[in-house]
Amino acid sequence: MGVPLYQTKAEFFRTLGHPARIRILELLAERDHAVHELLEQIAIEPSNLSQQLAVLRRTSLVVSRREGVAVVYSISVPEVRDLLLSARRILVGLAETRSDFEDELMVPDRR
Amino acid sequence: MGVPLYQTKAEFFRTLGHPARIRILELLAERDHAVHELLEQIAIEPSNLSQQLAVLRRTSLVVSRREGVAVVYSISVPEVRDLLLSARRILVGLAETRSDFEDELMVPDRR
DNA sequence: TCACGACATGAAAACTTCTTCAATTCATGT
DNA sequence: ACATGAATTGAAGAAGTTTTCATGTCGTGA
Repeated sequence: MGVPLYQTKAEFFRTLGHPARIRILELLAERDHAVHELLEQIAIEPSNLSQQLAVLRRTSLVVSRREGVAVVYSISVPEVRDLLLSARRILVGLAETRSDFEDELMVPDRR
Repeated sequence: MGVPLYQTKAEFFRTLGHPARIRILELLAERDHAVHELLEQIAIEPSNLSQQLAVLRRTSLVVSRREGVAVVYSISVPEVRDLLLSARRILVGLAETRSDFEDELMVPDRR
Protein backbone atom coordinates (compact mmCIF):
# COMPACT_ATOMS: atom_id res chain seq x y z
CA MET A 1 0.00 0.00 0.00
CA GLY A 2 1.01 3.58 -0.45
CA VAL A 3 3.96 5.23 -2.07
CA PRO A 4 7.11 3.18 -2.70
CA LEU A 5 9.95 3.97 -0.33
CA TYR A 6 12.36 5.07 -3.05
CA GLN A 7 9.83 7.66 -4.11
CA THR A 8 9.46 8.95 -0.57
CA LYS A 9 13.23 9.06 -0.22
CA ALA A 10 13.57 11.06 -3.41
CA GLU A 11 11.00 13.57 -2.15
CA PHE A 12 12.81 13.82 1.12
CA PHE A 13 16.14 14.56 -0.55
CA ARG A 14 14.50 17.04 -2.87
CA THR A 15 13.28 18.87 0.22
CA LEU A 16 16.89 19.23 1.30
CA GLY A 17 17.92 20.31 -2.17
CA HIS A 18 17.82 24.05 -1.76
CA PRO A 19 20.52 26.31 -0.33
CA ALA A 20 18.15 28.34 1.84
CA ARG A 21 16.59 25.20 3.30
CA ILE A 22 20.00 23.77 4.09
CA ARG A 23 20.99 26.96 5.88
CA ILE A 24 17.73 26.97 7.81
CA LEU A 25 18.29 23.41 8.97
CA GLU A 26 21.90 24.10 9.89
CA LEU A 27 20.88 27.10 11.98
CA LEU A 28 18.06 25.16 13.62
CA ALA A 29 20.43 22.28 14.29
CA GLU A 30 22.36 24.68 16.54
CA ARG A 31 19.36 26.06 18.37
CA ASP A 32 15.79 27.23 17.82
CA HIS A 33 15.46 30.46 15.86
CA ALA A 34 12.73 33.00 15.36
CA VAL A 35 11.97 33.89 11.77
CA HIS A 36 13.51 37.34 12.11
CA GLU A 37 16.71 35.75 13.43
CA LEU A 38 16.88 33.43 10.46
CA LEU A 39 16.33 36.44 8.27
CA GLU A 40 19.43 38.09 9.72
CA GLN A 41 21.58 35.09 8.81
CA ILE A 42 20.15 34.20 5.43
CA ALA A 43 20.16 36.77 2.68
CA ILE A 44 16.70 36.31 1.17
CA GLU A 45 13.40 38.17 1.16
CA PRO A 46 11.06 37.56 4.07
CA SER A 47 8.38 36.05 1.91
CA ASN A 48 10.85 33.75 0.23
CA LEU A 49 12.06 32.59 3.64
CA SER A 50 8.47 31.94 4.62
CA GLN A 51 7.95 29.85 1.51
CA GLN A 52 11.01 27.77 2.27
CA LEU A 53 9.92 27.34 5.89
CA ALA A 54 6.57 26.17 4.57
CA VAL A 55 8.30 23.50 2.49
CA LEU A 56 10.13 22.24 5.57
CA ARG A 57 6.95 22.33 7.63
CA ARG A 58 5.01 20.34 5.04
CA THR A 59 7.54 17.53 5.26
CA SER A 60 7.48 17.76 9.08
CA LEU A 61 11.21 18.41 9.28
CA VAL A 62 10.59 21.51 11.37
CA VAL A 63 7.82 22.78 13.60
CA SER A 64 6.91 26.31 14.54
CA ARG A 65 5.40 27.88 17.62
CA ARG A 66 4.40 31.41 18.34
CA GLU A 67 6.22 33.22 21.14
CA GLY A 68 4.53 36.52 21.62
CA VAL A 69 5.23 38.60 18.59
CA ALA A 70 7.70 36.15 17.06
CA VAL A 71 7.36 32.71 15.44
CA VAL A 72 10.04 30.31 16.56
CA TYR A 73 11.10 27.30 14.52
CA SER A 74 12.78 24.13 15.65
CA ILE A 75 13.99 20.90 14.11
CA SER A 76 11.53 18.12 14.76
CA VAL A 77 13.79 15.28 13.66
CA PRO A 78 17.12 15.38 15.48
CA GLU A 79 18.62 12.74 13.17
CA VAL A 80 18.76 15.35 10.45
CA ARG A 81 21.94 16.56 12.13
CA ASP A 82 23.64 13.22 11.39
CA LEU A 83 22.43 13.37 7.84
CA LEU A 84 23.93 16.81 7.29
CA LEU A 85 27.21 15.64 8.80
CA SER A 86 27.17 12.53 6.67
CA ALA A 87 26.63 14.68 3.60
CA ARG A 88 29.50 16.92 4.54
CA ARG A 89 31.83 13.96 4.85
CA ILE A 90 30.84 12.74 1.42
CA LEU A 91 31.32 16.15 -0.14
CA VAL A 92 34.70 16.61 1.45
CA GLY A 93 35.64 13.18 0.13
CA LEU A 94 34.50 14.06 -3.35
CA ALA A 95 36.34 17.37 -3.26
CA GLU A 96 39.55 15.60 -2.25
CA THR A 97 39.20 13.06 -5.03
CA ARG A 98 38.89 15.87 -7.49
CA SER A 99 41.81 17.86 -6.22
CA ASP A 100 43.97 14.70 -6.16
CA PHE A 101 43.07 14.40 -9.78
CA GLU A 102 43.96 18.02 -10.38
CA ASP A 103 47.29 17.43 -8.63
CA GLU A 104 47.97 14.57 -11.01
CA LEU A 105 47.38 16.89 -13.89
CA MET A 106 49.88 19.30 -12.37
CA VAL A 107 52.65 16.72 -12.21
CA PRO A 108 54.79 16.63 -15.36
CA ASP A 109 53.79 13.69 -17.52
CA ARG A 110 55.99 10.68 -16.77
CA ARG A 111 54.45 8.02 -19.00
CA MET B 1 37.09 31.13 -2.87
CA GLY B 2 34.65 28.90 -4.57
CA VAL B 3 31.08 27.94 -3.91
CA PRO B 4 29.72 28.07 -0.33
CA LEU B 5 29.33 24.69 1.29
CA TYR B 6 25.58 24.99 1.84
CA GLN B 7 25.17 25.54 -1.87
CA THR B 8 27.23 22.46 -2.67
CA LYS B 9 25.23 20.47 -0.13
CA ALA B 10 21.98 21.56 -1.71
CA GLU B 11 23.20 20.49 -5.14
CA PHE B 12 24.27 17.17 -3.73
CA PHE B 13 20.87 16.50 -2.18
CA ARG B 14 19.15 17.60 -5.35
CA THR B 15 21.16 14.96 -7.17
CA LEU B 16 19.63 12.37 -4.85
CA GLY B 17 16.19 13.86 -5.30
CA HIS B 18 14.86 11.66 -8.05
CA PRO B 19 13.24 8.24 -7.71
CA ALA B 20 15.20 6.65 -10.55
CA ARG B 21 18.48 7.92 -9.19
CA ILE B 22 17.67 6.60 -5.73
CA ARG B 23 16.89 3.18 -7.17
CA ILE B 24 20.10 3.20 -9.18
CA LEU B 25 22.14 4.01 -6.08
CA GLU B 26 20.36 1.37 -4.03
CA LEU B 27 21.02 -1.27 -6.67
CA LEU B 28 24.65 -0.21 -7.00
CA ALA B 29 25.00 -0.20 -3.22
CA GLU B 30 24.32 -3.96 -3.38
CA ARG B 31 26.72 -4.69 -6.23
CA ASP B 32 27.91 -3.33 -9.57
CA HIS B 33 25.34 -3.45 -12.35
CA ALA B 34 25.47 -3.22 -16.12
CA VAL B 35 23.09 -0.76 -17.68
CA HIS B 36 20.89 -3.51 -19.09
CA GLU B 37 20.62 -5.03 -15.62
CA LEU B 38 19.52 -1.71 -14.14
CA LEU B 39 17.03 -1.48 -16.93
CA GLU B 40 15.45 -4.77 -15.87
CA GLN B 41 14.92 -3.47 -12.33
CA ILE B 42 13.85 0.07 -13.04
CA ALA B 43 10.86 0.74 -15.21
CA ILE B 44 12.05 3.61 -17.38
CA GLU B 45 13.12 4.09 -20.98
CA PRO B 46 16.74 3.31 -21.80
CA SER B 47 17.55 6.86 -22.79
CA ASN B 48 15.99 8.21 -19.63
CA LEU B 49 18.10 5.81 -17.58
CA SER B 50 21.15 7.02 -19.46
CA GLN B 51 20.28 10.61 -18.62
CA GLN B 52 19.93 9.79 -14.95
CA LEU B 53 23.19 7.88 -14.97
CA ALA B 54 24.80 10.91 -16.56
CA VAL B 55 23.56 13.07 -13.68
CA LEU B 56 25.13 10.68 -11.18
CA ARG B 57 28.35 10.55 -13.17
CA ARG B 58 28.63 14.34 -13.34
CA THR B 59 28.53 14.54 -9.56
CA SER B 60 31.04 11.67 -9.34
CA LEU B 61 28.72 9.54 -7.26
CA VAL B 62 29.13 6.66 -9.68
CA VAL B 63 31.71 5.60 -12.24
CA SER B 64 31.31 3.45 -15.32
CA ARG B 65 33.60 1.05 -17.12
CA ARG B 66 33.11 -0.91 -20.27
CA GLU B 67 33.14 -4.68 -20.00
CA GLY B 68 32.99 -6.09 -23.48
CA VAL B 69 29.64 -5.22 -24.88
CA ALA B 70 28.22 -3.91 -21.61
CA VAL B 71 28.82 -0.78 -19.55
CA VAL B 72 29.07 -1.50 -15.84
CA TYR B 73 28.39 1.10 -13.18
CA SER B 74 29.59 1.22 -9.61
CA ILE B 75 29.27 3.49 -6.61
CA SER B 76 32.37 5.58 -6.21
CA VAL B 77 31.59 6.90 -2.74
CA PRO B 78 30.85 4.05 -0.35
CA GLU B 79 29.57 6.46 2.34
CA VAL B 80 26.48 6.98 0.23
CA ARG B 81 25.23 3.71 1.71
CA ASP B 82 25.23 5.26 5.19
CA LEU B 83 23.45 8.27 3.87
CA LEU B 84 20.67 6.20 2.35
CA LEU B 85 20.31 4.26 5.60
CA SER B 86 20.26 7.47 7.59
CA ALA B 87 17.53 8.80 5.33
CA ARG B 88 15.51 5.64 5.79
CA ARG B 89 15.69 5.96 9.55
CA ILE B 90 14.47 9.52 9.37
CA LEU B 91 11.61 8.64 7.08
CA VAL B 92 10.52 5.74 9.23
CA GLY B 93 10.62 8.09 12.21
CA LEU B 94 8.50 10.65 10.41
CA ALA B 95 6.02 8.02 9.32
CA GLU B 96 5.64 6.81 12.89
CA THR B 97 5.11 10.32 14.20
CA ARG B 98 2.33 10.77 11.69
CA SER B 99 0.60 7.52 12.42
CA ASP B 100 0.84 8.19 16.17
CA PHE B 101 -0.93 11.38 15.42
CA GLU B 102 -3.54 9.55 13.39
CA ASP B 103 -3.98 7.11 16.28
CA GLU B 104 -4.66 10.03 18.57
CA LEU B 105 -7.35 11.19 16.24
CA MET B 106 -8.87 7.72 16.39
CA VAL B 107 -9.11 7.72 20.17
CA PRO B 108 -12.45 9.07 21.43
CA ASP B 109 -12.01 12.58 22.68
CA ARG B 110 -11.43 12.59 26.44
CA ARG B 111 -10.91 16.27 27.21
C1' DT C 1 33.00 -4.49 -44.07
C1' DC C 2 28.25 -4.67 -42.46
C1' DA C 3 24.77 -5.22 -39.19
C1' DC C 4 23.47 -5.48 -34.57
C1' DG C 5 22.89 -4.71 -29.69
C1' DA C 6 24.13 -1.76 -25.91
C1' DC C 7 24.55 2.89 -24.52
C1' DA C 8 25.03 7.92 -24.89
C1' DT C 9 23.91 12.44 -26.56
C1' DG C 10 21.40 16.76 -27.97
C1' DA C 11 17.45 19.22 -28.30
C1' DA C 12 12.49 20.27 -27.81
C1' DA C 13 8.31 19.74 -25.18
C1' DA C 14 6.17 18.98 -20.78
C1' DC C 15 6.42 19.60 -16.16
C1' DT C 16 8.09 21.45 -11.39
C1' DT C 17 10.06 24.47 -8.50
C1' DC C 18 11.65 29.27 -7.24
C1' DT C 19 11.23 33.98 -6.70
C1' DT C 20 8.69 37.99 -6.25
C1' DC C 21 4.78 40.98 -5.41
C1' DA C 22 0.65 42.45 -3.36
C1' DA C 23 -2.56 41.32 -0.04
C1' DT C 24 -3.54 39.29 4.56
C1' DT C 25 -3.30 37.71 9.38
C1' DC C 26 -2.27 38.11 14.02
C1' DA C 27 -0.51 39.86 18.35
C1' DT C 28 0.94 44.04 20.70
C1' DG C 29 1.28 48.87 22.08
C1' DT C 30 -1.06 53.50 21.86
C1' DA D 1 -10.09 51.14 17.61
C1' DC D 2 -6.05 51.88 15.11
C1' DA D 3 -1.23 51.49 13.74
C1' DT D 4 2.72 48.73 13.65
C1' DG D 5 5.99 44.94 13.20
C1' DA D 6 6.33 39.96 12.30
C1' DA D 7 5.18 36.45 9.45
C1' DT D 8 2.26 33.98 5.98
C1' DT D 9 -0.34 33.32 1.73
C1' DG D 10 -1.69 33.14 -3.24
C1' DA D 11 -0.69 33.91 -7.71
C1' DA D 12 2.13 34.76 -11.79
C1' DG D 13 6.24 34.74 -14.31
C1' DA D 14 11.08 33.09 -14.51
C1' DA D 15 14.11 29.46 -14.03
C1' DG D 16 15.28 24.78 -13.77
C1' DT D 17 14.42 19.73 -14.41
C1' DT D 18 12.53 15.59 -16.65
C1' DT D 19 10.99 13.03 -20.39
C1' DT D 20 11.05 11.76 -24.99
C1' DC D 21 12.65 11.23 -29.60
C1' DA D 22 15.87 11.02 -33.20
C1' DT D 23 20.44 10.36 -34.05
C1' DG D 24 25.23 8.87 -33.06
C1' DT D 25 29.05 5.94 -31.15
C1' DC D 26 31.36 1.79 -29.95
C1' DG D 27 32.49 -3.00 -29.75
C1' DT D 28 31.50 -7.76 -31.54
C1' DG D 29 30.38 -11.31 -34.50
C1' DA D 30 28.87 -12.71 -39.33
